[in-house]
Amino acid sequence: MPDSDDQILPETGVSAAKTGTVKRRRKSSQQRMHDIIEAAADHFAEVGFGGGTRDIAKRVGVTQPLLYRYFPDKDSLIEAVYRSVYLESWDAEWDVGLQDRNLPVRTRFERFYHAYTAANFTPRWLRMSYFAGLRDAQINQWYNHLVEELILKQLVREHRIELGMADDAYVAPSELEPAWQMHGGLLHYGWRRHVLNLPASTDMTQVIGDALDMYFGVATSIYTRQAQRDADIGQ
Amino acid sequence: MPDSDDQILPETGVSAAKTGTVKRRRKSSQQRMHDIIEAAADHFAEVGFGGGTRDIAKRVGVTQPLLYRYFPDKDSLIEAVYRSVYLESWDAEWDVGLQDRNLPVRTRFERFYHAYTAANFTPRWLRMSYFAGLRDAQINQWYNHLVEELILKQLVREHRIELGMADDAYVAPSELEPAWQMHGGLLHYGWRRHVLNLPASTDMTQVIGDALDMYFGVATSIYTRQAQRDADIGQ
DNA sequence: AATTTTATTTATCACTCGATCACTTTAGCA
DNA sequence: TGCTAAAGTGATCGAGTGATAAATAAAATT
Repeated sequence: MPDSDDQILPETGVSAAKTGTVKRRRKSSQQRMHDIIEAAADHFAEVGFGGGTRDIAKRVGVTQPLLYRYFPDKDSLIEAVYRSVYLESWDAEWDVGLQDRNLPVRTRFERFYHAYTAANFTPRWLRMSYFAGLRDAQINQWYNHLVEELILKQLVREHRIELGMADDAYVAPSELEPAWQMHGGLLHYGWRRHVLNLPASTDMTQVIGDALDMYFGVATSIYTRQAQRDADIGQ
Repeated sequence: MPDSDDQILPETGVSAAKTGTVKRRRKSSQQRMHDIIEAAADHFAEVGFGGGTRDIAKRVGVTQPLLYRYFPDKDSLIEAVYRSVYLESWDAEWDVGLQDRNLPVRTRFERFYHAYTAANFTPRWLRMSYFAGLRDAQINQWYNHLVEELILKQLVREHRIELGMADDAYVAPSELEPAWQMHGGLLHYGWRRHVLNLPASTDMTQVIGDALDMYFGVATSIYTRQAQRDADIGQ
């Protein structure tokens, strides 16, 4: 028996209930595909990847078998959701800003983290990320690699340059770890705020400011410590 | 049809396959209960709370309906798992160590975090925590409150005292946030290491040391900043 | 206007899930 | 030893799952 009480509402055109006959509007394949991925992302972010395909279809306003015209199976849909969410999560302009040596490193990264958290610290993105990490470490490993390359190593390199140290592309793990400590601390703020729904007791400007203060407070000695180690080995 | 190919092996006593008849050893209600919770914790930590009761029963070596003699439904089992995991995760002795003013605050918290991470930074505990937070924010909110009261506020209070500042029991949100930043950074290390399975590039001693350095580097100015705000309001 | 194409639905299948009940087997006690 | 309470099993139910195939309806093409 079809869901009788809970009528599916296809996005009817303006001339919908004129005659009582429900006119079904079709969407282009591209548009529908996009809608499905979007609905799936929302749903998976809420309940995890165990969420049902029927619920997703209901969000879109179509029947469940239609999903299988766009994706061969559920795993493919999940993969498409991954791709969509992660592609949207990185703004190419951020790269530029991080390398703008007209501004102090501190200012650059303060601005960057404002933009980064404003864009990504949402229940949807955060929950999805954690669900994804728990379900399949690989996808999240890949994203962590991206963070490491695009943000954290940049931070170390640009900061070293600003301090007048030798411009070395290589960033040692022991130098990366404090950067991760800062980044991870911010992420955990997102977890508390948007996953655990704890109230915001401090505004984002101060949270980011403190996190950067904590990093820059130790960074210099970290670099020199590592440089000393390198020198010891070199000798 | 009962699982024919995949025979369930009840933990047979020593006199097991003597006659060919499988002798089933019984366990005390308490012991069995404990085994079930343990198996459930392992299983839920691996696949999430959507994990099947049949898989849990298989881990224990019993049939699935037996679980329902010990728990009225799956939610009750999950609750028991919560309780078990979280009770095991806090060692009462840690409280004592944190308040031992014979040692510098820095030393106390360094030792504490070594013990804390050694006990809790396991795939099981970490995965369970994140699964729990995503499934039901409440339980994790409660645990976060515990962390805040038992660890982070202690850190601020004891540090302020060591610095010779006024002994005030109240810890402002803006003072707590940097402590969370440190704690969250460590937690995210656990996430990367034991959930994402990224290799350990740095040893725990240095990770904890750096995290504490980062905190203590800014802590003093945070306290005075807050004290100044309080004074401004008081006037 | 007729025809082809394709987005969409209806109906359904095989399977897994949590949960229940009647039955069997073991352990402890009289 | 025999009886009883309780531990444990086997069979099964109803609801939900991902997935498939055939039928239908709207758009595109001719």
